[in-house]
Amino acid sequence: METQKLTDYERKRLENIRRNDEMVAALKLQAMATQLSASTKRQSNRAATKSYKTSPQKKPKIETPIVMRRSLRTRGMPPEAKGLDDDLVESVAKIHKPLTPAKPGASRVWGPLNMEEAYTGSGSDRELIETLVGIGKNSGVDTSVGVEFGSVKVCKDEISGNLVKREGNDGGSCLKLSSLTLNPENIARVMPGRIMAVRFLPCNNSRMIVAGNKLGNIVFWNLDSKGEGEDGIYLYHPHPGPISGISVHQHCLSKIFTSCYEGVIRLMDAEKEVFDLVYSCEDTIFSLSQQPNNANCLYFCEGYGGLSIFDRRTGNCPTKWSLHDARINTIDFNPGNPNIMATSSTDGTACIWDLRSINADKPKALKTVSHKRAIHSAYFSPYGRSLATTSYDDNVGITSGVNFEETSMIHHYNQTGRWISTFRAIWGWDESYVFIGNMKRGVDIISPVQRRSVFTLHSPHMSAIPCRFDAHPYNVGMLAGATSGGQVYVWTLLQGS
DNA sequence: ATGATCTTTAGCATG
DNA sequence: CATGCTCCAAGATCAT
Repeated sequence: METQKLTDYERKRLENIRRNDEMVAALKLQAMATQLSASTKRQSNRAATKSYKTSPQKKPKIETPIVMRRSLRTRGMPPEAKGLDDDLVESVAKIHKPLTPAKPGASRVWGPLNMEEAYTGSGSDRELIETLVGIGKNSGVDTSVGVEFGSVKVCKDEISGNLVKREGNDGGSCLKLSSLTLNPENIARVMPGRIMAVRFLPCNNSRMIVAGNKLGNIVFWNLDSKGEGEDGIYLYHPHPGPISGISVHQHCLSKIFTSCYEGVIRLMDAEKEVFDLVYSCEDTIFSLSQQPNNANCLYFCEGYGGLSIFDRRTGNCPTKWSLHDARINTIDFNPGNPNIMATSSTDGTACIWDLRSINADKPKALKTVSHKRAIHSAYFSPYGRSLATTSYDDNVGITSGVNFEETSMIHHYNQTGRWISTFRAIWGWDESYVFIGNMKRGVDIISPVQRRSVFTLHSPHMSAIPCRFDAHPYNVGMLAGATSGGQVYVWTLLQGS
Protein backbone atom coordinates (compact mmCIF):
# COMPACT_ATOMS: atom_id res chain seq x y z
CA MET A 1 0.00 0.00 0.00
CA GLU A 2 2.39 2.58 1.24
CA THR A 3 5.24 1.02 -0.65
CA GLN A 4 3.15 0.83 -3.77
CA LYS A 5 2.49 4.49 -3.52
CA LEU A 6 6.12 5.18 -3.00
CA THR A 7 7.13 3.21 -6.01
CA ASP A 8 4.65 5.12 -8.06
CA TYR A 9 6.18 8.34 -6.89
CA GLU A 10 9.59 6.98 -7.50
CA ARG A 11 8.80 5.72 -10.93
CA LYS A 12 7.27 8.99 -11.90
CA ARG A 13 10.16 10.89 -10.56
CA LEU A 14 12.79 8.68 -12.05
CA GLU A 15 11.09 9.03 -15.35
CA ASN A 16 11.21 12.77 -15.02
CA ILE A 17 14.81 12.59 -14.07
CA ARG A 18 15.59 10.47 -17.05
CA ARG A 19 13.82 12.84 -19.35
CA ASN A 20 15.55 15.68 -17.72
CA ASP A 21 18.96 14.21 -18.02
CA GLU A 22 20.02 16.95 -20.30
CA MET A 23 18.75 19.54 -17.95
CA VAL A 24 20.48 17.92 -15.06
CA ALA A 25 23.67 17.97 -17.01
CA ALA A 26 22.99 21.56 -17.78
CA LEU A 27 22.78 22.19 -14.09
CA LYS A 28 26.31 21.00 -13.79
CA LEU A 29 27.01 23.75 -16.16
CA GLN A 30 25.17 26.04 -13.87
CA ALA A 31 27.60 25.15 -11.17
CA MET A 32 30.47 25.88 -13.47
CA ALA A 33 28.92 29.08 -14.65
CA THR A 34 28.42 30.13 -11.09
CA GLN A 35 32.04 29.41 -10.49
CA LEU A 36 32.98 31.54 -13.40
CA SER A 37 30.70 34.33 -12.47
CA ALA A 38 31.92 34.19 -8.92
CA SER A 39 35.20 35.51 -10.11
CA THR A 40 33.44 38.79 -10.55
CA LYS A 41 32.25 38.64 -7.00
CA ARG A 42 35.25 40.45 -5.72
CA GLN A 43 34.37 43.45 -7.75
CA SER A 44 31.41 44.14 -5.59
CA ASN A 45 32.50 45.13 -2.17
CA ARG A 46 30.64 44.40 0.96
CA ALA A 47 28.77 47.64 1.29
CA ALA A 48 27.68 47.73 -2.30
CA THR A 49 24.00 47.04 -2.29
CA LYS A 50 23.19 47.58 -5.88
CA SER A 51 24.33 44.71 -7.98
CA TYR A 52 25.53 41.20 -7.74
CA LYS A 53 27.87 41.03 -10.67
CA THR A 54 27.38 38.23 -13.06
CA SER A 55 29.01 38.19 -16.38
CA PRO A 56 26.43 38.92 -19.05
CA GLN A 57 27.56 36.18 -21.39
CA LYS A 58 27.09 33.50 -18.85
CA LYS A 59 23.82 34.71 -17.50
CA PRO A 60 21.55 33.14 -20.10
CA LYS A 61 23.43 29.91 -19.80
CA ILE A 62 22.77 29.86 -16.12
CA GLU A 63 19.16 30.72 -16.35
CA THR A 64 18.02 28.78 -19.34
CA PRO A 65 18.37 25.30 -18.00
CA ILE A 66 16.37 26.25 -14.98
CA VAL A 67 13.50 27.38 -17.06
CA MET A 68 13.58 24.22 -19.06
CA ARG A 69 13.91 22.12 -16.06
CA ARG A 70 11.04 23.54 -14.19
CA SER A 71 8.80 23.40 -17.17
CA LEU A 72 9.51 19.78 -17.86
CA ARG A 73 9.21 18.74 -14.35
CA THR A 74 6.18 20.68 -13.39
CA ARG A 75 4.18 19.66 -16.37
CA GLY A 76 5.77 16.35 -17.06
CA MET A 77 5.99 17.11 -20.73
CA PRO A 78 8.41 18.47 -23.29
CA PRO A 79 8.64 22.21 -23.65
CA GLU A 80 5.98 23.73 -25.77
CA ALA A 81 6.36 26.44 -28.33
CA LYS A 82 4.87 29.07 -26.09
CA GLY A 83 7.65 30.38 -23.93
CA LEU A 84 10.42 27.92 -24.53
CA ASP A 85 11.03 28.09 -28.17
CA ASP A 86 13.77 26.88 -30.38
CA ASP A 87 16.32 29.45 -29.34
CA LEU A 88 16.35 28.20 -25.85
CA VAL A 89 16.31 24.58 -26.77
CA GLU A 90 19.16 25.17 -29.11
CA SER A 91 21.16 27.07 -26.60
CA VAL A 92 20.72 24.27 -24.13
CA ALA A 93 21.76 21.74 -26.70
CA LYS A 94 24.83 23.77 -27.46
CA ILE A 95 25.81 23.99 -23.87
CA HIS A 96 24.93 20.46 -23.24
CA LYS A 97 27.15 19.00 -25.90
CA PRO A 98 30.62 19.49 -24.56
CA LEU A 99 29.56 18.30 -21.18
CA THR A 100 27.97 14.99 -21.96
CA PRO A 101 31.00 13.00 -23.01
CA ALA A 102 32.83 13.87 -19.86
CA LYS A 103 30.55 12.85 -17.07
CA PRO A 104 26.89 12.25 -17.73
CA GLY A 105 24.71 13.18 -14.83
CA ALA A 106 27.64 14.32 -12.83
CA SER A 107 25.75 17.21 -11.37
CA ARG A 108 24.21 14.87 -8.89
CA VAL A 109 27.13 13.66 -6.95
CA TRP A 110 25.93 10.73 -4.91
CA GLY A 111 28.66 10.89 -2.38
CA PRO A 112 30.99 13.26 -0.65
CA LEU A 113 31.62 16.49 -2.44
CA ASN A 114 34.88 18.20 -1.64
CA MET A 115 34.47 21.72 -0.42
CA GLU A 116 37.12 22.67 -2.90
CA GLU A 117 35.01 21.35 -5.76
CA ALA A 118 31.90 23.04 -4.46
CA TYR A 119 33.63 26.33 -3.85
CA THR A 120 32.76 28.87 -6.51
CA GLY A 121 34.99 31.69 -5.36
CA SER A 122 38.25 32.56 -6.97
CA GLY A 123 40.21 33.37 -3.88
CA SER A 124 41.06 31.00 -1.11
CA ASP A 125 38.51 29.79 1.39
CA ARG A 126 41.25 28.77 3.77
CA GLU A 127 40.43 31.50 6.23
CA LEU A 128 36.83 30.36 6.44
CA ILE A 129 37.72 26.73 6.94
CA GLU A 130 40.18 27.57 9.66
CA THR A 131 37.68 29.82 11.33
CA LEU A 132 35.01 27.14 11.26
CA VAL A 133 37.36 24.51 12.58
CA GLY A 134 38.46 26.89 15.29
CA ILE A 135 34.89 27.64 16.24
CA GLY A 136 34.13 23.95 16.32
CA LYS A 137 37.04 23.29 18.63
CA ASN A 138 36.05 26.07 20.95
CA SER A 139 32.61 24.67 21.26
CA GLY A 140 34.39 21.77 22.88
CA VAL A 141 31.59 19.27 22.72
CA ASP A 142 31.84 18.51 19.08
CA THR A 143 31.42 14.81 19.43
CA SER A 144 29.16 14.72 22.41
CA VAL A 145 25.70 13.43 21.95
CA GLY A 146 22.54 13.74 23.92
CA VAL A 147 23.45 16.79 25.90
CA GLU A 148 21.02 16.98 28.72
CA PHE A 149 18.03 19.12 28.23
CA GLY A 150 18.90 21.04 31.36
CA SER A 151 21.93 22.56 29.81
CA VAL A 152 19.86 23.83 26.98
CA LYS A 153 17.62 25.66 29.33
CA VAL A 154 20.54 27.09 31.22
CA CYS A 155 22.03 28.14 28.00
CA LYS A 156 18.89 29.94 26.99
CA ASP A 157 18.75 31.76 30.27
CA GLU A 158 22.34 32.80 29.97
CA ILE A 159 21.65 34.24 26.61
CA SER A 160 19.05 36.56 27.87
CA GLY A 161 20.72 37.21 31.18
CA ASN A 162 22.75 40.15 30.07
CA LEU A 163 20.52 42.53 28.32
CA VAL A 164 17.08 41.14 28.52
CA LYS A 165 15.05 40.66 31.62
CA ARG A 166 15.16 37.15 32.76
CA GLU A 167 11.78 35.92 33.78
CA GLY A 168 8.15 36.67 34.24
CA ASN A 169 7.26 40.06 33.03
CA ASP A 170 6.60 39.00 29.50
CA GLY A 171 5.76 42.45 28.39
CA GLY A 172 8.82 44.11 29.77
CA SER A 173 11.82 43.38 27.65
CA CYS A 174 14.84 45.56 28.14
CA LEU A 175 15.53 45.43 24.45
CA LYS A 176 15.33 48.97 23.16
CA LEU A 177 13.73 48.65 19.80
CA SER A 178 14.73 52.12 18.77
CA SER A 179 18.35 51.12 19.26
CA LEU A 180 18.25 48.52 16.53
CA THR A 181 20.24 49.90 13.66
CA LEU A 182 21.19 48.81 10.21
CA ASN A 183 24.74 49.82 9.54
CA PRO A 184 25.73 49.89 5.84
CA GLU A 185 28.77 47.78 6.57
CA ASN A 186 26.40 45.10 7.79
CA ILE A 187 24.73 44.80 4.42
CA ALA A 188 25.95 42.52 1.69
CA ARG A 189 24.77 40.84 -1.42
CA VAL A 190 26.14 37.51 -0.45
CA MET A 191 24.81 35.35 -3.27
CA PRO A 192 22.80 35.44 -6.46
CA GLY A 193 19.13 34.58 -6.52
CA ARG A 194 16.56 34.15 -3.86
CA ILE A 195 17.64 33.37 -0.33
CA MET A 196 15.50 30.68 1.23
CA ALA A 197 17.24 30.17 4.53
CA VAL A 198 19.53 32.24 6.71
CA ARG A 199 21.22 31.27 9.96
CA PHE A 200 23.72 32.57 12.42
CA LEU A 201 26.25 30.08 13.62
CA PRO A 202 25.13 29.51 17.20
CA CYS A 203 28.41 30.63 18.69
CA ASN A 204 28.85 33.32 21.29
CA ASN A 205 32.11 34.73 20.00
CA SER A 206 31.53 34.77 16.29
CA ARG A 207 29.31 36.57 13.87
CA MET A 208 29.04 34.10 11.05
CA ILE A 209 26.05 33.86 8.75
CA VAL A 210 25.13 30.86 6.64
CA ALA A 211 22.55 31.23 3.92
CA GLY A 212 21.11 29.09 1.17
CA ASN A 213 19.39 30.12 -2.03
CA LYS A 214 17.11 28.74 -4.67
CA LEU A 215 19.97 27.76 -6.94
CA GLY A 216 21.53 25.37 -4.47
CA ASN A 217 24.25 27.66 -3.21
CA ILE A 218 25.40 27.84 0.37
CA VAL A 219 27.22 30.96 1.42
CA PHE A 220 29.17 31.93 4.51
CA TRP A 221 29.53 35.52 5.54
CA ASN A 222 31.93 36.18 8.35
CA LEU A 223 31.11 39.62 9.64
CA ASP A 224 34.26 39.58 11.73
CA SER A 225 36.49 38.93 8.79
CA LYS A 226 38.73 41.82 7.97
CA GLY A 227 39.93 39.74 5.10
CA GLU A 228 40.95 41.81 2.17
CA GLY A 229 40.34 39.40 -0.65
CA GLU A 230 36.95 37.90 -0.10
CA ASP A 231 35.15 40.36 2.13
CA GLY A 232 34.47 37.44 4.38
CA ILE A 233 32.02 35.98 1.85
CA TYR A 234 32.46 32.41 0.66
CA LEU A 235 30.09 30.89 -1.87
CA TYR A 236 29.64 27.19 -2.47
CA HIS A 237 27.43 25.14 -4.72
CA PRO A 238 26.82 21.81 -3.02
CA HIS A 239 23.21 21.29 -4.13
CA PRO A 240 21.48 21.16 -7.49
CA GLY A 241 18.33 22.94 -6.37
CA PRO A 242 16.61 25.10 -3.77
CA ILE A 243 17.97 24.91 -0.24
CA SER A 244 15.07 24.13 2.05
CA GLY A 245 16.86 24.00 5.35
CA ILE A 246 20.08 24.74 7.20
CA SER A 247 20.75 23.27 10.60
CA VAL A 248 23.75 23.95 12.75
CA HIS A 249 23.65 22.22 16.06
CA GLN A 250 24.72 24.36 18.97
CA HIS A 251 27.03 21.66 20.22
CA CYS A 252 28.50 20.79 16.88
CA LEU A 253 29.47 24.02 15.22
CA SER A 254 31.83 22.88 12.50
CA LYS A 255 29.23 20.58 11.00
CA ILE A 256 26.45 22.14 9.03
CA PHE A 257 23.50 20.26 7.62
CA THR A 258 21.75 21.48 4.51
CA SER A 259 18.70 20.07 2.77
CA CYS A 260 17.54 20.59 -0.74
CA TYR A 261 14.32 20.29 -2.71
CA GLU A 262 16.01 17.65 -4.84
CA GLY A 263 15.80 15.25 -1.96
CA VAL A 264 19.31 15.44 -0.62
CA ILE A 265 20.74 16.25 2.77
CA ARG A 266 24.41 17.05 3.04
CA LEU A 267 26.67 17.66 5.97
CA MET A 268 29.37 20.21 5.56
CA ASP A 269 32.26 19.18 7.69
CA ALA A 270 34.87 21.91 7.86
CA GLU A 271 37.42 19.58 9.37
CA LYS A 272 37.14 17.03 6.60
CA GLU A 273 36.54 19.81 4.10
CA VAL A 274 33.65 18.03 2.46
CA PHE A 275 29.94 18.26 1.92
CA ASP A 276 29.15 14.72 2.87
CA LEU A 277 26.11 13.01 1.49
CA VAL A 278 23.97 12.14 4.46
CA TYR A 279 20.65 11.18 2.99
CA SER A 280 18.92 11.12 -0.34
CA CYS A 281 15.42 10.28 -1.44
CA GLU A 282 13.19 10.72 -4.43
CA ASP A 283 10.83 13.08 -2.69
CA THR A 284 11.17 16.76 -2.10
CA ILE A 285 12.65 17.75 1.24
CA PHE A 286 10.86 20.87 2.36
CA SER A 287 12.29 21.49 5.79
CA LEU A 288 15.03 20.40 8.14
CA SER A 289 15.56 20.62 11.87
CA GLN A 290 17.38 19.11 14.82
CA GLN A 291 16.49 18.58 18.44
CA PRO A 292 18.46 20.93 20.67
CA ASN A 293 19.73 18.02 22.74
CA ASN A 294 20.67 15.62 19.99
CA ALA A 295 23.14 16.39 17.25
CA ASN A 296 22.83 13.02 15.56
CA CYS A 297 19.20 12.96 14.54
CA LEU A 298 17.75 14.90 11.69
CA TYR A 299 14.08 15.73 11.40
CA PHE A 300 12.87 16.67 7.97
CA CYS A 301 9.80 16.89 5.83
CA GLU A 302 9.93 14.37 3.03
CA GLY A 303 7.30 14.70 0.35
CA TYR A 304 3.86 15.95 1.12
CA GLY A 305 3.18 15.83 4.80
CA GLY A 306 5.75 13.22 5.70
CA LEU A 307 8.11 13.64 8.59
CA SER A 308 11.23 11.52 8.65
CA ILE A 309 13.76 11.06 11.39
CA PHE A 310 17.22 10.10 10.30
CA ASP A 311 19.78 8.78 12.73
CA ARG A 312 23.36 9.31 11.68
CA ARG A 313 24.62 6.59 13.99
CA THR A 314 22.58 3.90 12.31
CA GLY A 315 22.51 5.59 8.94
CA ASN A 316 18.88 4.94 8.28
CA CYS A 317 15.44 6.36 8.84
CA PRO A 318 13.86 4.47 11.68
CA THR A 319 10.83 6.68 11.61
CA LYS A 320 8.58 8.02 8.90
CA TRP A 321 5.31 9.55 9.91
CA SER A 322 2.60 11.08 7.82
CA LEU A 323 1.67 14.10 9.87
CA HIS A 324 0.07 16.48 7.41
CA ASP A 325 -1.90 16.61 4.19
CA ALA A 326 0.54 18.96 2.52
CA ARG A 327 4.12 20.04 2.78
CA ILE A 328 5.56 20.73 6.20
CA ASN A 329 7.18 24.13 6.04
CA THR A 330 8.89 24.23 9.39
CA ILE A 331 9.84 21.85 12.16
CA ASP A 332 10.68 23.31 15.55
CA PHE A 333 11.39 21.96 19.02
CA ASN A 334 10.35 23.36 22.33
CA PRO A 335 13.44 24.75 24.07
CA GLY A 336 11.90 23.78 27.38
CA ASN A 337 11.28 20.19 26.33
CA PRO A 338 12.92 18.80 23.21
CA ASN A 339 10.34 16.03 22.97
CA ILE A 340 7.75 18.58 22.08
CA MET A 341 7.79 19.40 18.40
CA ALA A 342 5.83 21.87 16.30
CA THR A 343 5.15 21.49 12.61
CA SER A 344 3.59 24.01 10.26
CA SER A 345 1.99 22.95 7.04
CA THR A 346 0.49 24.24 3.86
CA ASP A 347 -2.57 22.23 4.80
CA GLY A 348 -3.52 25.14 7.06
CA THR A 349 -2.64 23.57 10.37
CA ALA A 350 0.22 23.81 12.78
CA CYS A 351 0.54 20.95 15.21
CA ILE A 352 2.30 20.40 18.48
CA TRP A 353 3.44 16.81 18.97
CA ASP A 354 4.91 14.75 21.74
CA LEU A 355 7.58 12.63 20.10
CA ARG A 356 7.26 9.97 22.78
CA SER A 357 3.67 9.26 21.99
CA ILE A 358 3.12 9.50 18.28
CA ASN A 359 1.04 6.71 16.90
CA ALA A 360 2.51 5.82 13.52
CA ASP A 361 -0.85 4.78 12.12
CA LYS A 362 -2.95 7.56 13.50
CA PRO A 363 -0.71 10.39 14.64
CA LYS A 364 -2.55 12.58 17.05
CA ALA A 365 -1.31 16.05 17.88
CA LEU A 366 -1.32 17.45 21.37
CA LYS A 367 -2.63 20.64 19.91
CA THR A 368 -3.64 21.86 16.49
CA VAL A 369 -3.63 25.51 15.53
CA SER A 370 -5.80 26.21 12.51
CA HIS A 371 -5.48 29.00 10.04
CA LYS A 372 -7.63 29.67 7.01
CA ARG A 373 -4.70 29.30 4.63
CA ALA A 374 -1.30 27.72 4.41
CA ILE A 375 0.91 28.10 7.46
CA HIS A 376 4.49 28.97 6.71
CA SER A 377 6.04 28.69 10.11
CA ALA A 378 5.43 27.67 13.68
CA TYR A 379 8.15 28.57 16.14
CA PHE A 380 8.36 28.15 19.88
CA SER A 381 9.31 31.14 21.95
CA PRO A 382 12.74 31.06 23.63
CA TYR A 383 11.33 29.68 26.88
CA GLY A 384 8.88 27.45 25.09
CA ARG A 385 5.77 29.04 26.50
CA SER A 386 4.26 30.24 23.25
CA LEU A 387 4.05 29.26 19.64
CA ALA A 388 4.07 31.83 16.84
CA THR A 389 2.43 30.79 13.59
CA THR A 390 2.54 32.74 10.34
CA SER A 391 -0.04 32.13 7.67
CA TYR A 392 -1.10 33.23 4.24
CA ASP A 393 -4.41 34.14 5.79
CA ASP A 394 -2.77 37.38 6.92
CA ASN A 395 -2.42 36.49 10.54
CA VAL A 396 0.33 35.85 12.98
CA GLY A 397 -1.04 33.49 15.58
CA ILE A 398 0.23 33.41 19.14
CA THR A 399 -0.68 30.24 20.97
CA SER A 400 0.07 30.08 24.66
CA GLY A 401 -1.16 28.86 28.02
CA VAL A 402 0.00 25.88 30.04
CA ASN A 403 -1.45 23.52 27.46
CA PHE A 404 -1.30 25.93 24.57
CA GLU A 405 -5.02 26.35 24.79
CA GLU A 406 -5.22 30.03 23.90
CA THR A 407 -4.63 31.37 20.44
CA SER A 408 -4.81 35.00 19.50
CA MET A 409 -4.62 36.14 15.93
CA ILE A 410 -2.75 39.30 15.08
CA HIS A 411 -3.41 40.73 11.67
CA HIS A 412 -0.38 41.04 9.43
CA TYR A 413 -0.31 41.31 5.66
CA ASN A 414 1.46 38.20 4.38
CA GLN A 415 0.68 38.20 0.67
CA THR A 416 4.21 37.78 -0.53
CA GLY A 417 3.23 36.71 -4.00
CA ARG A 418 5.35 34.48 -6.07
CA TRP A 419 8.77 36.06 -6.09
CA ILE A 420 9.25 36.76 -2.42
CA SER A 421 9.87 33.95 -0.01
CA THR A 422 7.01 33.54 2.41
CA PHE A 423 7.16 35.45 5.67
CA ARG A 424 7.96 33.61 8.87
CA ALA A 425 7.60 35.39 12.19
CA ILE A 426 10.53 34.58 14.45
CA TRP A 427 11.05 35.23 18.12
CA GLY A 428 13.65 37.59 19.43
CA TRP A 429 15.74 36.98 22.51
CA ASP A 430 12.94 36.63 24.99
CA GLU A 431 9.19 36.26 24.86
CA SER A 432 8.48 39.93 24.30
CA TYR A 433 8.73 40.33 20.59
CA VAL A 434 8.23 38.58 17.31
CA PHE A 435 9.95 39.81 14.15
CA ILE A 436 8.51 39.56 10.67
CA GLY A 437 9.17 41.24 7.34
CA ASN A 438 6.59 43.35 5.60
CA MET A 439 5.94 44.16 1.98
CA LYS A 440 7.04 47.76 2.44
CA ARG A 441 10.68 46.89 2.96
CA GLY A 442 10.47 46.96 6.70
CA VAL A 443 10.57 44.65 9.67
CA ASP A 444 7.50 44.61 11.86
CA ILE A 445 8.02 43.92 15.53
CA ILE A 446 4.97 42.43 17.12
CA SER A 447 4.23 42.31 20.80
CA PRO A 448 2.28 39.16 21.58
CA VAL A 449 1.01 40.70 24.79
CA GLN A 450 -0.24 43.85 23.14
CA ARG A 451 -1.40 41.82 20.18
CA ARG A 452 -0.18 44.32 17.67
CA SER A 453 2.81 45.55 15.81
CA VAL A 454 4.57 47.98 18.12
CA PHE A 455 7.55 48.99 16.03
CA THR A 456 8.82 48.78 12.48
CA LEU A 457 12.43 48.75 11.41
CA HIS A 458 13.06 50.88 8.37
CA SER A 459 16.21 51.89 6.62
CA PRO A 460 17.08 53.73 3.45
CA HIS A 461 19.69 51.05 2.94
CA MET A 462 17.05 48.38 2.57
CA SER A 463 16.51 48.10 -1.15
CA ALA A 464 14.46 44.94 -1.00
CA ILE A 465 12.01 43.10 1.20
CA PRO A 466 13.61 41.07 3.97
CA CYS A 467 11.66 37.86 4.11
CA ARG A 468 13.73 35.30 5.99
CA PHE A 469 15.25 36.03 9.38
CA ASP A 470 17.42 34.73 12.14
CA ALA A 471 18.22 36.17 15.53
CA HIS A 472 21.74 35.65 16.78
CA PRO A 473 21.29 33.20 19.64
CA TYR A 474 23.94 34.77 21.84
CA ASN A 475 24.04 38.33 20.65
CA VAL A 476 20.98 40.21 21.73
CA GLY A 477 19.82 42.70 19.14
CA MET A 478 21.67 41.10 16.26
CA LEU A 479 19.10 40.23 13.66
CA ALA A 480 19.72 38.98 10.14
CA GLY A 481 17.20 39.47 7.36
CA ALA A 482 17.57 37.97 3.89
CA THR A 483 15.97 39.05 0.63
CA SER A 484 14.89 37.51 -2.63
CA GLY A 485 17.77 39.21 -4.35
CA GLY A 486 20.55 37.61 -2.36
CA GLN A 487 21.08 40.39 0.14
CA VAL A 488 21.51 40.02 3.86
CA TYR A 489 20.89 42.83 6.32
CA VAL A 490 22.22 42.57 9.82
CA TRP A 491 20.74 44.83 12.45
CA THR A 492 22.71 45.44 15.58
CA LEU A 493 22.14 47.13 18.89
CA LEU A 494 23.43 50.67 18.91
CA GLN A 495 26.44 50.99 21.17
CA GLY A 496 25.84 52.37 24.61
CA SER A 497 22.24 51.36 24.87
C1' DA B 1 -13.03 14.71 -5.62
C1' DT B 2 -8.96 15.46 -8.37
C1' DG B 3 -6.21 17.72 -11.89
C1' DA B 4 -4.63 21.41 -15.09
C1' DT B 5 -4.18 26.22 -15.93
C1' DC B 6 -4.08 31.06 -14.65
C1' DT B 7 -3.01 35.01 -11.64
C1' DT B 8 -0.62 37.55 -8.42
C1' DT B 9 3.88 39.76 -7.30
C1' DA B 10 9.07 42.29 -6.35
C1' DG B 11 13.73 42.59 -7.74
C1' DC B 12 17.09 42.99 -10.81
C1' DA B 13 19.44 43.36 -15.39
C1' DT B 14 19.30 45.66 -19.67
C1' DG B 15 19.44 49.29 -23.03
C1' DC C 1 13.32 54.97 -16.65
C1' DA C 2 10.67 51.72 -19.04
C1' DT C 3 10.67 47.07 -20.17
C1' DG C 4 11.41 42.27 -19.89
C1' DC C 5 12.55 38.29 -17.40
C1' DT C 6 12.23 35.48 -13.27
C1' DC C 7 9.23 30.79 -13.48
C1' DC C 8 9.44 24.45 -7.86
C1' DA C 9 3.91 29.49 -4.03
C1' DA C 10 -0.64 28.99 -3.34
C1' DG C 11 -5.19 29.99 -4.03
C1' DA C 12 -8.89 30.50 -7.45
C1' DT C 13 -10.96 29.04 -11.33
C1' DC C 14 -12.00 26.00 -14.81
C1' DA C 15 -12.04 21.08 -16.60
C1' DT C 16 -12.55 16.28 -16.15
